[in-house]
Amino acid sequence: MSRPEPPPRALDHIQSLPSWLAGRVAARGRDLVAEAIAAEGLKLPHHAVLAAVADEGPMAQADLVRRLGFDAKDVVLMLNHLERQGLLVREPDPRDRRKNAVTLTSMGAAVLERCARLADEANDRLLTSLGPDERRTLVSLLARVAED
Amino acid sequence: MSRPEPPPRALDHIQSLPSWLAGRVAARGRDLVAEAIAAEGLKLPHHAVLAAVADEGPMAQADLVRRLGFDAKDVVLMLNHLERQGLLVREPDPRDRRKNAVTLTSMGAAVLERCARLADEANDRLLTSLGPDERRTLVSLLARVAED
DNA sequence: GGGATTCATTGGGAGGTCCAATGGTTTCGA
DNA sequence: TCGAAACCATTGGACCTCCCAATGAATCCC
Repeated sequence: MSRPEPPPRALDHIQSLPSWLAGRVAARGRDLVAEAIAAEGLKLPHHAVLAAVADEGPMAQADLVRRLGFDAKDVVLMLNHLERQGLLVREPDPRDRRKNAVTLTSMGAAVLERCARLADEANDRLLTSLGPDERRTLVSLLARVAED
Repeated sequence: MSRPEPPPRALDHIQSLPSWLAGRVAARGRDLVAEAIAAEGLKLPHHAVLAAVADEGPMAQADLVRRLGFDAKDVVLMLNHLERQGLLVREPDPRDRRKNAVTLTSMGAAVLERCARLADEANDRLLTSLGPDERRTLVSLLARVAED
């Protein structure tokens, strides 16, 4: 007779939930991208800050806070770092002396471009086990779940 | 004439990467499940510990560490918490006095069952915008990416 | 003109993840 | 058989991320 073998199932069940799987994929993707752009001296949120500044020209730090949803304190620290690296500059805004006008330098633009490529390559590595159609499907489904 | 409007594209590009989208979905799923099982006084890793103990009977803490990939220190703290709540017990293993035999209590089994249901419901809320087929597709794709 | 709001900055706290060291115990080979 | 090596649970602490509160300067709006 076979034993009942009731079920080692509770943990398997948790680990097959969408929330758990998404967490695993996100952690792996995070690590891959972080490792890739570390070659340019950036961490993930720094990359996002650089991209936002590149897109929306000279902008105040409060605009960055709103656009990215980051904490104001952390934005200050990241800008300190990025400014020390020469990737952007903070200048007083003559129209509103409370604000700093944050602008990308040409060096910042170059680093951003290289980081974009590195991040793409890291995502390719993340999805190696999926074909092109499957990748598009995954991105589409994730986007719909994420946008709620 | 239309302006050139070169591109506010760098940030959009980052935020449409699979790694970014998975991060958003994972964060939302994490919050939903965490909020759900908080009703039972558990956090996410505590839930996993409870499930592992339920599955693999009386087990040593080192086995939990290996099975879950958690840090030994954190397992100690979680077990302290779970034992204080009466959800499991630590007893000396007579076969190896270095080990603690960790066993679920009936109260722990009951809490685990309720948490499993709560976690399922939270995942349903996470995926409200997807149909049944799409949910299966998403889980399948995530599982393949996660298992590498 | 003056109160409320916004801005950048600073300080600090909560939670999660990880590594190192300790004392007690077992294992296994010389 | 006995001693070195490995394993066990526990403790302490470092680091990072995310979040909130308070400050002083500047602006807005009534």
